[in-house]
Amino acid sequence: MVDDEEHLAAAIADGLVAEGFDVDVEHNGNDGLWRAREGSYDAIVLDVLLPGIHGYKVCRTLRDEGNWTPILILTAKDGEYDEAEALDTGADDFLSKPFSFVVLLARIRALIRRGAPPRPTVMTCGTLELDPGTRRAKRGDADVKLTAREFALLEFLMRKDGNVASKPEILDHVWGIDFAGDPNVVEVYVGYLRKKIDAPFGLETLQTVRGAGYRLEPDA
Amino acid sequence: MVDDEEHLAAAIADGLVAEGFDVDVEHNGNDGLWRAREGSYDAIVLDVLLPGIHGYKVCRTLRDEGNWTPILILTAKDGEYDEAEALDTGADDFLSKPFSFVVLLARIRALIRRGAPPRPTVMTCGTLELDPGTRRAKRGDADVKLTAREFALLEFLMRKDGNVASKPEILDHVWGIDFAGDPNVVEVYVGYLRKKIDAPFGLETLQTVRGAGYRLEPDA
DNA sequence: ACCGGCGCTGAGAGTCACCTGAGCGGCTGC
DNA sequence: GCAGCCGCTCAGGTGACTCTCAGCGCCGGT
Repeated sequence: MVDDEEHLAAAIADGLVAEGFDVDVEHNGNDGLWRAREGSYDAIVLDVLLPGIHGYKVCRTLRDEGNWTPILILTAKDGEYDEAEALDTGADDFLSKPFSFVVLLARIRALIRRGAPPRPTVMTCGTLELDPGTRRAKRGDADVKLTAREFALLEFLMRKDGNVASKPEILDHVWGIDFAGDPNVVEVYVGYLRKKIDAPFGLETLQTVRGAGYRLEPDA
Repeated sequence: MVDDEEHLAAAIADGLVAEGFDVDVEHNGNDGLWRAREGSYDAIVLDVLLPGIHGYKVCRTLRDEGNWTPILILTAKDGEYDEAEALDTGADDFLSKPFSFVVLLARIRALIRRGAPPRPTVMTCGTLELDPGTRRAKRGDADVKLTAREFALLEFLMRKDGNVASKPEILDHVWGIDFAGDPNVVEVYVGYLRKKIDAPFGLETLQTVRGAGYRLEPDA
Protein backbone atom coordinates (compact mmCIF):
# COMPACT_ATOMS: atom_id res chain seq x y z
CA MET A 1 0.00 0.00 0.00
CA VAL A 2 1.47 3.32 -1.08
CA ASP A 3 -0.40 6.42 0.06
CA ASP A 4 0.84 9.62 1.61
CA GLU A 5 -2.31 10.18 3.66
CA GLU A 6 -1.05 8.35 6.70
CA HIS A 7 -4.39 8.10 8.48
CA LEU A 8 -6.10 6.62 5.50
CA ALA A 9 -3.23 4.28 4.74
CA ALA A 10 -3.10 3.03 8.32
CA ALA A 11 -6.85 2.56 8.48
CA ILE A 12 -6.94 0.59 5.26
CA ALA A 13 -3.90 -1.44 6.20
CA ASP A 14 -5.55 -2.36 9.48
CA GLY A 15 -8.70 -3.36 7.71
CA LEU A 16 -6.78 -5.52 5.26
CA VAL A 17 -4.81 -7.15 8.06
CA ALA A 18 -8.11 -7.92 9.76
CA GLU A 19 -9.17 -9.63 6.53
CA GLY A 20 -6.13 -11.82 6.65
CA PHE A 21 -3.81 -9.93 4.32
CA ASP A 22 -0.21 -9.15 5.12
CA VAL A 23 0.35 -5.49 4.42
CA ASP A 24 3.37 -3.21 4.10
CA VAL A 25 2.78 0.52 3.96
CA GLU A 26 4.86 3.25 2.34
CA HIS A 27 4.07 6.93 2.20
CA ASN A 28 5.95 8.18 -0.85
CA GLY A 29 6.69 7.16 -4.38
CA ASN A 30 10.40 6.41 -4.02
CA ASP A 31 9.98 4.09 -1.07
CA GLY A 32 6.98 2.49 -2.71
CA LEU A 33 8.92 1.76 -5.86
CA TRP A 34 11.79 0.37 -3.88
CA ARG A 35 9.51 -1.90 -1.90
CA ALA A 36 7.73 -3.11 -5.00
CA ARG A 37 11.06 -4.08 -6.55
CA GLU A 38 12.31 -5.88 -3.48
CA GLY A 39 9.29 -7.70 -2.17
CA SER A 40 7.14 -10.15 -3.98
CA TYR A 41 3.63 -8.89 -3.42
CA ASP A 42 0.30 -10.33 -4.48
CA ALA A 43 -0.95 -6.85 -5.24
CA ILE A 44 -0.08 -3.17 -4.91
CA VAL A 45 -2.48 -0.38 -3.95
CA LEU A 46 -1.08 2.86 -5.26
CA ASP A 47 -2.19 6.44 -4.78
CA VAL A 48 -1.49 8.72 -7.74
CA LEU A 49 -0.70 11.85 -5.76
CA LEU A 50 2.51 11.01 -3.96
CA PRO A 51 5.53 12.91 -2.69
CA GLY A 52 8.64 11.80 -4.51
CA ILE A 53 7.57 10.03 -7.65
CA HIS A 54 4.08 10.28 -9.09
CA GLY A 55 1.96 7.14 -8.85
CA TYR A 56 1.63 6.75 -12.60
CA LYS A 57 5.36 6.98 -12.93
CA VAL A 58 5.83 4.26 -10.32
CA CYS A 59 3.43 2.08 -12.19
CA ARG A 60 5.01 2.74 -15.55
CA THR A 61 8.49 2.15 -14.20
CA LEU A 62 7.59 -1.21 -12.71
CA ARG A 63 5.98 -2.34 -15.93
CA ASP A 64 9.01 -1.19 -17.91
CA GLU A 65 11.19 -3.23 -15.62
CA GLY A 66 9.09 -6.28 -16.31
CA ASN A 67 7.28 -6.30 -12.98
CA TRP A 68 3.64 -7.28 -13.59
CA THR A 69 2.41 -7.44 -10.03
CA PRO A 70 -1.30 -6.50 -10.05
CA ILE A 71 -1.68 -2.78 -9.34
CA LEU A 72 -4.77 -0.94 -8.17
CA ILE A 73 -4.60 2.84 -8.62
CA LEU A 74 -6.31 5.29 -6.27
CA THR A 75 -7.23 8.78 -7.45
CA ALA A 76 -9.09 11.78 -6.12
CA LYS A 77 -12.61 11.71 -7.50
CA ASP A 78 -12.58 15.06 -9.22
CA GLY A 79 -8.93 14.92 -10.10
CA GLU A 80 -7.44 15.65 -13.46
CA TYR A 81 -6.54 12.04 -14.09
CA ASP A 82 -8.97 9.53 -15.44
CA GLU A 83 -9.29 5.85 -15.67
CA ALA A 84 -8.01 5.60 -19.21
CA GLU A 85 -4.79 7.28 -18.28
CA ALA A 86 -4.35 5.03 -15.26
CA LEU A 87 -4.86 1.89 -17.25
CA ASP A 88 -2.56 3.22 -19.97
CA THR A 89 0.32 3.18 -17.55
CA GLY A 90 -0.21 -0.51 -16.98
CA ALA A 91 -2.43 -0.52 -13.92
CA ASP A 92 -4.91 -3.37 -13.55
CA ASP A 93 -7.68 -1.60 -11.73
CA PHE A 94 -8.74 1.83 -10.70
CA LEU A 95 -10.68 3.34 -7.79
CA SER A 96 -11.47 6.97 -7.04
CA LYS A 97 -11.55 8.52 -3.59
CA PRO A 98 -13.64 8.55 -1.57
CA PHE A 99 -14.33 4.85 -1.81
CA SER A 100 -15.81 2.33 0.57
CA PHE A 101 -13.54 -0.22 2.16
CA VAL A 102 -15.72 -3.08 1.04
CA VAL A 103 -15.37 -2.07 -2.57
CA LEU A 104 -11.60 -1.82 -2.23
CA LEU A 105 -11.53 -5.22 -0.60
CA ALA A 106 -13.57 -6.79 -3.36
CA ARG A 107 -11.33 -5.30 -6.02
CA ILE A 108 -8.15 -6.39 -4.31
CA ARG A 109 -9.56 -9.88 -4.08
CA ALA A 110 -10.42 -9.79 -7.72
CA LEU A 111 -6.90 -8.63 -8.61
CA ILE A 112 -5.21 -11.32 -6.58
CA ARG A 113 -7.59 -13.90 -7.87
CA ARG A 114 -6.75 -12.99 -11.42
CA GLY A 115 -3.04 -13.25 -10.80
CA ALA A 116 -3.07 -16.28 -8.54
CA PRO A 117 -4.79 -19.65 -8.50
CA PRO A 118 -8.45 -19.10 -7.66
CA ARG A 119 -9.41 -19.39 -4.01
CA PRO A 120 -12.90 -20.17 -2.76
CA THR A 121 -14.03 -16.78 -1.51
CA VAL A 122 -17.74 -17.42 -1.59
CA MET A 123 -19.82 -16.50 1.43
CA THR A 124 -23.20 -18.01 2.25
CA CYS A 125 -26.13 -17.28 4.49
CA GLY A 126 -28.76 -19.98 4.19
CA THR A 127 -29.52 -20.35 0.49
CA LEU A 128 -27.98 -16.99 -0.24
CA GLU A 129 -24.55 -17.09 -1.88
CA LEU A 130 -22.22 -14.24 -2.58
CA ASP A 131 -18.86 -14.32 -4.28
CA PRO A 132 -16.83 -11.16 -3.82
CA GLY A 133 -14.31 -12.41 -6.34
CA THR A 134 -16.67 -12.69 -9.29
CA ARG A 135 -19.15 -10.18 -7.85
CA ARG A 136 -21.97 -12.63 -8.24
CA ALA A 137 -24.90 -13.31 -5.96
CA LYS A 138 -27.31 -16.24 -5.97
CA ARG A 139 -30.42 -17.24 -4.04
CA GLY A 140 -30.51 -20.99 -4.35
CA ASP A 141 -30.01 -21.65 -8.08
CA ALA A 142 -31.29 -18.28 -9.18
CA ASP A 143 -28.84 -15.57 -10.15
CA VAL A 144 -29.46 -12.25 -8.46
CA LYS A 145 -28.25 -9.14 -10.25
CA LEU A 146 -26.94 -6.52 -7.85
CA THR A 147 -25.56 -3.07 -8.43
CA ALA A 148 -22.21 -2.11 -6.89
CA ARG A 149 -23.77 -0.42 -3.91
CA GLU A 150 -26.26 -3.18 -3.28
CA PHE A 151 -23.45 -5.69 -3.46
CA ALA A 152 -21.32 -3.77 -0.98
CA LEU A 153 -24.22 -3.49 1.43
CA LEU A 154 -25.06 -7.16 1.19
CA GLU A 155 -21.43 -8.15 1.62
CA PHE A 156 -21.20 -6.05 4.76
CA LEU A 157 -24.35 -7.57 6.21
CA MET A 158 -23.19 -11.09 5.45
CA ARG A 159 -19.84 -10.41 7.04
CA LYS A 160 -21.72 -9.54 10.23
CA ASP A 161 -22.87 -13.14 10.35
CA GLY A 162 -26.33 -12.66 11.82
CA ASN A 163 -25.41 -9.83 14.13
CA VAL A 164 -27.17 -6.52 13.95
CA ALA A 165 -25.47 -3.81 11.89
CA SER A 166 -26.34 -0.32 12.99
CA LYS A 167 -27.13 2.37 10.47
CA PRO A 168 -24.08 4.56 11.28
CA GLU A 169 -21.88 1.50 11.06
CA ILE A 170 -23.30 0.64 7.66
CA LEU A 171 -22.82 4.19 6.46
CA ASP A 172 -19.20 4.19 7.60
CA HIS A 173 -18.30 0.92 5.96
CA VAL A 174 -20.41 0.81 2.82
CA TRP A 175 -20.60 4.48 1.91
CA GLY A 176 -17.31 5.53 3.54
CA ILE A 177 -16.62 7.54 6.66
CA ASP A 178 -16.71 10.79 4.74
CA PHE A 179 -20.18 10.31 3.33
CA ALA A 180 -22.13 13.47 4.09
CA GLY A 181 -25.47 12.80 2.46
CA ASP A 182 -28.84 11.68 3.72
CA PRO A 183 -28.62 8.64 6.04
CA ASN A 184 -31.92 7.61 4.51
CA VAL A 185 -29.94 5.98 1.68
CA VAL A 186 -29.43 2.99 3.92
CA GLU A 187 -33.16 2.43 4.24
CA VAL A 188 -33.60 2.90 0.54
CA TYR A 189 -30.92 0.36 -0.31
CA VAL A 190 -32.17 -2.10 2.24
CA GLY A 191 -35.46 -1.77 0.41
CA TYR A 192 -33.76 -2.49 -2.93
CA LEU A 193 -32.01 -5.52 -1.51
CA ARG A 194 -35.20 -6.93 -0.06
CA LYS A 195 -36.84 -6.63 -3.46
CA LYS A 196 -34.05 -8.68 -4.98
CA ILE A 197 -33.02 -11.29 -2.43
CA ASP A 198 -36.19 -11.75 -0.37
CA ALA A 199 -39.44 -10.69 -2.02
CA PRO A 200 -39.13 -12.85 -5.18
CA PHE A 201 -38.63 -15.90 -2.98
CA GLY A 202 -41.22 -15.09 -0.34
CA LEU A 203 -38.56 -14.71 2.30
CA GLU A 204 -37.82 -12.14 4.95
CA THR A 205 -34.19 -12.74 5.80
CA LEU A 206 -33.19 -9.08 5.82
CA GLN A 207 -34.82 -7.93 9.02
CA THR A 208 -35.00 -4.51 10.51
CA VAL A 209 -34.38 -4.26 14.22
CA ARG A 210 -36.13 -1.07 15.16
CA GLY A 211 -33.88 1.34 17.01
CA ALA A 212 -30.82 -0.85 16.42
CA GLY A 213 -30.21 -1.54 12.74
CA TYR A 214 -30.52 -4.47 10.35
CA ARG A 215 -29.83 -8.17 10.54
CA LEU A 216 -29.42 -10.82 7.86
CA GLU A 217 -30.86 -14.16 8.90
CA PRO A 218 -30.30 -17.49 7.21
CA ASP A 219 -33.47 -18.93 5.71
CA ALA A 220 -34.51 -22.42 6.75
CA MET B 1 -6.07 8.93 24.74
CA VAL B 2 -7.21 10.17 28.14
CA ASP B 3 -4.56 11.90 30.26
CA ASP B 4 -4.68 15.12 32.25
CA GLU B 5 -1.00 15.98 31.72
CA GLU B 6 -1.57 17.96 28.59
CA HIS B 7 2.07 18.12 27.46
CA LEU B 8 2.54 14.42 27.76
CA ALA B 9 -0.79 13.66 26.12
CA ALA B 10 -0.03 15.96 23.20
CA ALA B 11 3.45 14.51 22.73
CA ILE B 12 2.19 10.96 22.70
CA ALA B 13 -0.70 11.81 20.44
CA ASP B 14 1.71 13.42 17.97
CA GLY B 15 3.91 10.37 18.07
CA LEU B 16 0.99 8.07 17.43
CA VAL B 17 -0.27 10.21 14.58
CA ALA B 18 3.20 10.05 13.05
CA GLU B 19 2.92 6.27 13.26
CA GLY B 20 -0.29 6.41 11.27
CA PHE B 21 -2.82 6.28 14.08
CA ASP B 22 -5.84 8.52 14.26
CA VAL B 23 -5.94 9.94 17.78
CA ASP B 24 -8.48 11.86 19.86
CA VAL B 25 -7.34 13.33 23.18
CA GLU B 26 -9.34 14.09 26.32
CA HIS B 27 -8.02 15.45 29.58
CA ASN B 28 -10.51 14.28 32.18
CA GLY B 29 -12.48 11.19 33.06
CA ASN B 30 -15.93 12.46 32.17
CA ASP B 31 -15.01 13.60 28.68
CA GLY B 32 -13.01 10.46 28.12
CA LEU B 33 -15.91 8.29 29.09
CA TRP B 34 -18.23 10.25 26.85
CA ARG B 35 -15.84 9.92 23.91
CA ALA B 36 -15.37 6.25 24.44
CA ARG B 37 -19.11 5.76 24.34
CA GLU B 38 -19.60 7.84 21.23
CA GLY B 39 -16.73 6.87 18.99
CA SER B 40 -15.77 3.43 17.88
CA TYR B 41 -12.10 3.27 18.71
CA ASP B 42 -9.58 0.53 18.07
CA ALA B 43 -8.03 1.10 21.47
CA ILE B 44 -8.11 3.44 24.47
CA VAL B 45 -5.07 4.67 26.42
CA LEU B 46 -6.23 5.67 29.86
CA ASP B 47 -4.41 7.37 32.74
CA VAL B 48 -5.61 6.35 36.20
CA LEU B 49 -5.18 9.71 37.90
CA LEU B 50 -7.76 11.90 36.26
CA PRO B 51 -9.86 14.89 37.24
CA GLY B 52 -13.52 14.04 37.16
CA ILE B 53 -13.82 10.29 37.17
CA HIS B 54 -10.99 7.98 38.17
CA GLY B 55 -9.47 5.93 35.37
CA TYR B 56 -10.44 2.61 36.90
CA LYS B 57 -13.96 3.82 37.21
CA VAL B 58 -14.04 4.80 33.53
CA CYS B 59 -12.76 1.37 32.61
CA ARG B 60 -15.22 -0.44 34.83
CA THR B 61 -18.10 1.64 33.59
CA LEU B 62 -17.33 0.91 29.95
CA ARG B 63 -17.10 -2.79 30.64
CA ASP B 64 -20.35 -2.72 32.58
CA GLU B 65 -21.95 -1.08 29.59
CA GLY B 66 -20.77 -3.88 27.37
CA ASN B 67 -18.02 -1.85 25.71
CA TRP B 68 -15.01 -4.13 25.22
CA THR B 69 -12.74 -1.82 23.31
CA PRO B 70 -9.14 -2.72 24.19
CA ILE B 71 -7.93 -0.49 27.04
CA LEU B 72 -4.34 0.22 28.10
CA ILE B 73 -4.03 1.71 31.57
CA LEU B 74 -1.23 4.11 32.53
CA THR B 75 -0.17 4.48 36.18
CA ALA B 76 2.50 6.27 38.15
CA LYS B 77 5.30 3.80 38.82
CA ASP B 78 5.39 4.02 42.57
CA GLY B 79 1.70 4.64 42.90
CA GLU B 80 -0.68 2.91 45.20
CA TYR B 81 -2.31 1.05 42.32
CA ASP B 82 -0.96 -2.13 40.91
CA GLU B 83 -1.34 -4.20 37.84
CA ALA B 84 -3.72 -6.70 39.36
CA GLU B 85 -6.12 -3.97 40.28
CA ALA B 86 -6.00 -2.48 36.81
CA LEU B 87 -6.67 -5.78 35.11
CA ASP B 88 -9.45 -6.47 37.62
CA THR B 89 -11.38 -3.52 36.32
CA GLY B 90 -11.38 -5.02 32.86
CA ALA B 91 -8.30 -3.37 31.35
CA ASP B 92 -6.36 -5.35 28.75
CA ASP B 93 -2.88 -4.03 29.37
CA PHE B 94 -0.95 -1.97 31.84
CA LEU B 95 2.01 0.39 31.72
CA SER B 96 3.60 2.45 34.50
CA LYS B 97 5.04 5.94 34.06
CA PRO B 98 7.63 6.79 33.08
CA PHE B 99 7.63 4.58 30.02
CA SER B 100 9.31 4.69 26.65
CA PHE B 101 7.26 5.66 23.67
CA VAL B 102 8.43 2.64 21.74
CA VAL B 103 7.10 0.32 24.38
CA LEU B 104 3.76 2.07 24.39
CA LEU B 105 3.62 1.81 20.62
CA ALA B 106 4.40 -1.87 20.64
CA ARG B 107 1.74 -2.55 23.22
CA ILE B 108 -0.90 -0.57 21.39
CA ARG B 109 -0.09 -2.46 18.21
CA ALA B 110 -0.39 -5.73 20.08
CA LEU B 111 -3.72 -4.71 21.58
CA ILE B 112 -5.19 -3.74 18.25
CA ARG B 113 -3.86 -6.86 16.59
CA ARG B 114 -5.47 -8.97 19.27
CA GLY B 115 -8.69 -7.04 18.85
CA ALA B 116 -11.56 -7.04 21.29
CA PRO B 117 -11.32 -10.13 23.48
CA PRO B 118 -13.71 -12.81 22.30
CA ARG B 119 -16.53 -12.46 24.76
CA PRO B 120 -19.50 -14.71 25.28
CA THR B 121 -22.08 -12.69 23.43
CA VAL B 122 -25.08 -14.42 24.94
CA MET B 123 -26.12 -13.76 28.53
CA THR B 124 -28.40 -16.02 30.53
CA CYS B 125 -30.38 -15.88 33.73
CA GLY B 126 -32.12 -19.17 34.38
CA THR B 127 -34.07 -20.02 31.24
CA LEU B 128 -33.84 -16.43 30.06
CA GLU B 129 -31.38 -15.79 27.24
CA LEU B 130 -30.32 -12.50 25.74
CA ASP B 131 -27.91 -11.89 22.87
CA PRO B 132 -26.79 -8.29 22.42
CA GLY B 133 -25.11 -9.16 19.11
CA THR B 134 -28.22 -10.33 17.32
CA ARG B 135 -30.50 -8.39 19.66
CA ARG B 136 -32.60 -11.40 20.41
CA ALA B 137 -34.19 -12.56 23.65
CA LYS B 138 -35.59 -15.99 24.50
CA ARG B 139 -37.37 -17.58 27.44
CA GLY B 140 -36.61 -21.25 27.07
CA ASP B 141 -37.36 -22.02 23.43
CA ALA B 142 -39.77 -19.16 22.95
CA ASP B 143 -38.66 -16.02 21.18
CA VAL B 144 -39.48 -12.85 23.09
CA LYS B 145 -39.91 -9.69 21.06
CA LEU B 146 -38.55 -6.64 22.85
CA THR B 147 -38.45 -2.99 21.87
CA ALA B 148 -35.18 -1.07 22.03
CA ARG B 149 -35.90 0.38 25.45
CA GLU B 150 -37.12 -2.88 26.91
CA PHE B 151 -34.03 -4.59 25.58
CA ALA B 152 -31.71 -2.01 27.11
CA LEU B 153 -33.44 -2.31 30.47
CA LEU B 154 -33.33 -6.08 30.49
CA GLU B 155 -29.69 -6.06 29.42
CA PHE B 156 -28.84 -3.76 32.29
CA LEU B 157 -30.69 -5.90 34.82
CA MET B 158 -29.05 -9.09 33.57
CA ARG B 159 -25.64 -7.50 33.76
CA LYS B 160 -26.32 -6.85 37.44
CA ASP B 161 -26.35 -10.62 37.86
CA GLY B 162 -29.00 -10.90 40.56
CA ASN B 163 -28.05 -7.76 42.42
CA VAL B 164 -30.49 -4.97 43.03
CA ALA B 165 -30.51 -2.10 40.55
CA SER B 166 -31.77 1.14 42.02
CA LYS B 167 -34.15 3.32 40.11
CA PRO B 168 -31.73 6.27 39.73
CA GLU B 169 -29.05 3.88 38.58
CA ILE B 170 -31.38 2.41 35.98
CA LEU B 171 -32.35 5.87 34.79
CA ASP B 172 -28.71 6.86 34.38
CA HIS B 173 -27.70 3.80 32.44
CA VAL B 174 -30.76 2.94 30.40
CA TRP B 175 -32.22 6.38 29.79
CA GLY B 176 -28.95 8.33 30.02
CA ILE B 177 -27.68 10.77 32.59
CA ASP B 178 -29.39 13.64 30.82
CA PHE B 179 -32.87 12.21 31.05
CA ALA B 180 -35.12 14.84 32.58
CA GLY B 181 -38.54 13.24 32.39
CA ASP B 182 -40.74 11.41 34.82
CA PRO B 183 -38.84 8.71 36.78
CA ASN B 184 -42.05 6.73 36.64
CA VAL B 185 -40.97 5.43 33.21
CA VAL B 186 -38.87 2.84 34.96
CA GLU B 187 -41.91 1.38 36.68
CA VAL B 188 -43.81 1.45 33.42
CA TYR B 189 -41.09 -0.39 31.55
CA VAL B 190 -40.57 -2.90 34.32
CA GLY B 191 -44.26 -3.57 33.89
CA TYR B 192 -43.82 -4.08 30.15
CA LEU B 193 -40.93 -6.45 30.70
CA ARG B 194 -42.86 -8.53 33.22
CA LYS B 195 -45.66 -8.92 30.70
CA LYS B 196 -43.20 -10.30 28.17
CA ILE B 197 -40.64 -12.36 30.07
CA ASP B 198 -42.58 -13.47 33.16
CA ALA B 199 -46.37 -13.38 32.87
CA PRO B 200 -46.68 -15.64 29.78
CA PHE B 201 -44.63 -18.28 31.56
CA GLY B 202 -46.17 -17.95 35.04
CA LEU B 203 -42.91 -16.69 36.48
CA GLU B 204 -41.95 -13.81 38.72
CA THR B 205 -38.22 -13.41 38.13
CA LEU B 206 -38.28 -9.62 37.84
CA GLN B 207 -38.81 -8.69 41.46
CA THR B 208 -39.27 -5.31 43.03
CA VAL B 209 -37.34 -4.58 46.20
CA ARG B 210 -39.42 -1.92 47.83
CA GLY B 211 -37.43 1.21 48.62
CA ALA B 212 -34.32 -0.17 46.86
CA GLY B 213 -35.01 -1.03 43.23
CA TYR B 214 -35.40 -4.15 41.12
CA ARG B 215 -33.71 -7.51 40.92
CA LEU B 216 -33.71 -10.20 38.24
CA GLU B 217 -33.72 -13.68 39.71
CA PRO B 218 -33.03 -16.91 37.86
CA ASP B 219 -36.03 -19.20 37.62
CA ALA B 220 -35.75 -22.77 38.89
C1' DA C 1 -57.12 -0.19 61.68
C1' DC C 2 -55.71 3.86 59.50
C1' DC C 3 -52.73 6.62 56.81
C1' DG C 4 -48.96 8.01 53.90
C1' DG C 5 -46.08 6.70 50.44
C1' DC C 6 -44.35 3.75 47.01
C1' DG C 7 -45.30 1.12 43.22
C1' DC C 8 -48.52 -0.56 39.44
C1' DT C 9 -51.38 0.01 35.48
C1' DG C 10 -54.42 1.48 31.58
C1' DA C 11 -55.31 5.01 28.48
C1' DG C 12 -53.79 8.28 25.48
C1' DA C 13 -50.95 11.50 22.91
C1' DG C 14 -46.90 12.78 20.60
C1' DT C 15 -42.78 11.47 18.45
C1' DC C 16 -39.81 8.85 15.90
C1' DA C 17 -38.03 5.27 12.92
C1' DC C 18 -38.79 3.31 8.96
C1' DC C 19 -40.73 2.48 4.32
C1' DT C 20 -42.00 3.86 -0.18
C1' DG C 21 -42.74 6.20 -4.59
C1' DA C 22 -41.43 9.92 -7.38
C1' DG C 23 -38.02 12.24 -9.46
C1' DC C 24 -33.42 14.07 -10.85
C1' DG C 25 -28.56 14.31 -12.37
C1' DG C 26 -24.79 11.66 -14.12
C1' DC C 27 -22.78 8.05 -16.40
C1' DT C 28 -22.78 4.18 -19.89
C1' DG C 29 -23.75 1.78 -23.83
C1' DC C 30 -25.83 1.88 -28.16
C1' DG D 1 -27.34 12.10 -28.74
C1' DC D 2 -30.50 9.20 -26.77
C1' DA D 3 -32.21 5.53 -23.73
C1' DG D 4 -31.54 3.21 -19.65
C1' DC D 5 -29.45 2.24 -15.41
C1' DC D 6 -27.56 3.76 -11.15
C1' DG D 7 -27.08 6.37 -7.09
C1' DC D 8 -29.11 9.51 -4.45
C1' DT D 9 -32.51 12.98 -2.39
C1' DC D 10 -36.87 14.25 -0.85
C1' DA D 11 -41.50 14.26 1.05
C1' DG D 12 -45.35 11.88 2.70
C1' DG D 13 -47.41 8.22 5.14
C1' DT D 14 -47.78 4.74 8.74
C1' DG D 15 -47.26 2.11 12.53
C1' DA D 16 -44.50 1.26 16.46
C1' DC D 17 -42.56 3.00 20.32
C1' DT D 18 -41.83 6.07 24.16
C1' DC D 19 -43.43 8.71 27.63
C1' DT D 20 -46.90 11.19 30.60
C1' DC D 21 -50.63 11.24 33.58
C1' DA D 22 -53.84 10.11 36.94
C1' DG D 23 -56.04 6.91 39.67
C1' DC D 24 -55.72 2.91 42.48
C1' DG D 25 -53.77 -0.89 45.20
C1' DC D 26 -50.65 -2.52 48.31
C1' DC D 27 -47.25 -2.35 51.89
C1' DG D 28 -45.36 -0.79 56.11
C1' DG D 29 -45.50 1.97 60.14
C1' DT D 30 -47.87 3.82 64.16
